Amino acid sequence: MGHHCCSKQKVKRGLWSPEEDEKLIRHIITHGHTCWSSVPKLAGLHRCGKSCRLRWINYLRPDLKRGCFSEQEERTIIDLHRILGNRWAQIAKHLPGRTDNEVKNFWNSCIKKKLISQGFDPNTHNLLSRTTSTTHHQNNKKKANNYTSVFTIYETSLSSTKQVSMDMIKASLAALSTNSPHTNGVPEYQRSLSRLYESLVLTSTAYNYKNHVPTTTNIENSNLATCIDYKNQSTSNNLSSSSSCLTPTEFGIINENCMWAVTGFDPNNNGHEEMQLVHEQEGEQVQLQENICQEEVYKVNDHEFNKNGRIVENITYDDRANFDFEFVDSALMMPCGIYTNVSSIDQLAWDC
DNA sequence: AAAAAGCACAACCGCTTGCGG
DNA sequence: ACCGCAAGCGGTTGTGCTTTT
Repeated sequence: MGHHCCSKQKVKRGLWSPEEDEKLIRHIITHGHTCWSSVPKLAGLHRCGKSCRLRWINYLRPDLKRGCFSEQEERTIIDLHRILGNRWAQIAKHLPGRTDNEVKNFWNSCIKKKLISQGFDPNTHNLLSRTTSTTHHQNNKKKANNYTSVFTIYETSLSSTKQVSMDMIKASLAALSTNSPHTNGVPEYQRSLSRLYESLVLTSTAYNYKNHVPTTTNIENSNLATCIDYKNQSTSNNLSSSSSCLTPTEFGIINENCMWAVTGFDPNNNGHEEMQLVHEQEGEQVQLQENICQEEVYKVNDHEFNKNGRIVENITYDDRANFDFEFVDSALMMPCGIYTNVSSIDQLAWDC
């Protein structure tokens, strides 16, 4: 059975001969390919247009690199696959001279097996045991906290870096929201978040969903707006603006050692108000975020709580909450659990 | 040496998307 | 709004080479 586009024609299938390649190359170089369906006839080939197009794109194009993938390319593919999934064409766009087919084959024949052999789920990029625990948790059971993600954050006041776990960030936000004093009418936790936000500006890139498409944005230059609706408080609108009155060197609220002292947060106290991040009621982004929320079980300094617990009962995310910690977490963390060098991802130009 | 298994990669298939009529 | 066509895309299959038994 031939393609639908050429079902009435008698076309050759299977591997291309050097003669056929030669004919196609000569034709494309001379005439271009404004319409692939007309190429076979004009080039004197007994192939369908679709087959010609594929042969050209995947094999004959002069700008193809071919040969083995470099270590850097492999790294890039893993990085991108972690973010994009099986969108081979999108991934290939970031690898000059490589085709989607080539990337796909390389993934299926090499990388996939390598990840599996190292104990990682090639689909989720998580440790296989972590996947299991997540699935487990999705069945309303407690998530094992054997693995966490770690951000390296530059603390400007000390001119040094520090490691901050994803769980710490979440826990701190939750803690701050429950006990947040106000300064000049602005909840302190928002200020803290702003400081965290500014710290991340100094070190890397944030990932910004726009129209449900991940967009790489340097926070510094973005109009990143995060809206956290502190229950019974007026809705905050823009972290950028709220942070503008802050000294950018005040970061330090996310500090594992002093967190409880700073926030006064007691995870066993059930008298706190809930943090609620408002969100738009439609779109897959919301669905994604909700899925993420379903996973959350925080464990900090041996204190454990989750969104269904007494402390934090309802965490969702504003669709304007473009600073998506989960996405940053997802984007930055390599299968080995160590954060990748963000610079490679900085280069990405997402196609929206 | 020969058959079987494994592997890489080229090519195909079918679905989706975009666009013009 | 609908239809048909071309192109794009991702999953799957086919083919030929290499390695193993």
